[in-house]
Amino acid sequence: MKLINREVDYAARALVFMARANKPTVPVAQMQETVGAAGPFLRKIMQKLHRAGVLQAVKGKGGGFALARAPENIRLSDLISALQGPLRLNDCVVRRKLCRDHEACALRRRMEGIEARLLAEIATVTVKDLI
Amino acid sequence: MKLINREVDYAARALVFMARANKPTVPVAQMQETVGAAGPFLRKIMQKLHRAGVLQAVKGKGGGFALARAPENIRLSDLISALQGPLRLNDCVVRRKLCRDHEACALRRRMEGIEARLLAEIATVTVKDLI
DNA sequence: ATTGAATGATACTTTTTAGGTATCATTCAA
DNA sequence: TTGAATGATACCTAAAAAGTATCATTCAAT
Repeated sequence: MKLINREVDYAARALVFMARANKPTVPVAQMQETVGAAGPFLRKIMQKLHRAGVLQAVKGKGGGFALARAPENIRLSDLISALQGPLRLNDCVVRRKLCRDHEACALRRRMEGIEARLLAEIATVTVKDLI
Repeated sequence: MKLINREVDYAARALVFMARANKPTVPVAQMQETVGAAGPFLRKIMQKLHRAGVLQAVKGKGGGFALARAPENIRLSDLISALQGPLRLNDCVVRRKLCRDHEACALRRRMEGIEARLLAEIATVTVKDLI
């Protein structure tokens, strides 16, 4: 698992675009060029963020997406968890129920602390910071 | 790119096994069962670590691999860079020469700082810590 | 009502990467 | 000379990421 995959990258740009647009809603068709993603793909990303509560959505003519909260309250970690699921630095075999020995667990324990601190750092980056 | 993929996981266990074995060299055939990786795959991993200078190798009968340095001087970051190449938290489109806008760069800059601190943390974990 | 612009949901395909195998060459101790 | 070991490398397979396609639903404007 990559920490920041392309979906998150596109999402970050799209949200920055929306924050700047200063309009009640922005349709995907208006952001796709700036974001650099194909329309259908970007739509799928926006839909996931809507389900995760990061965006509001308005259907029908004149509709589009809007930030559900102020830019400073949307964190990079929100995007990552919505689009990539939980962070796992060590895709250790433990989690696959295959690992029986102790070494891997020692590694996992070390990684868990590192992972927690990384997550905390990522939670300090907001959409506002990227504008 | 995962931070710790299976190669690194296997490598960590193999090196711990070697550190414990307390023998001049350990052939792959003797570690594969404990490590839990198939022989040829594990050999390939060991060969990469040898090329990276993490291991010594002795060919021929009675040969095998040995740690090139003391366990406390082999860092998790050594394994990661030998087996996965440079760390990239943000596989940003910038690096693919596709990104032209500023938002992604803001994201990249933020990530670079986080990345550096993560790397520093990973460099504090050594094989000795995992024994 | 009808139309067209928008999202909702979801199935499908393609591309890339990770994971793993196979094979032959080389070295070296017994 | 043999067999146990690594060196190098080509190849294959499986899984995940990235992207496309399609149809349903909603809603403002006419």
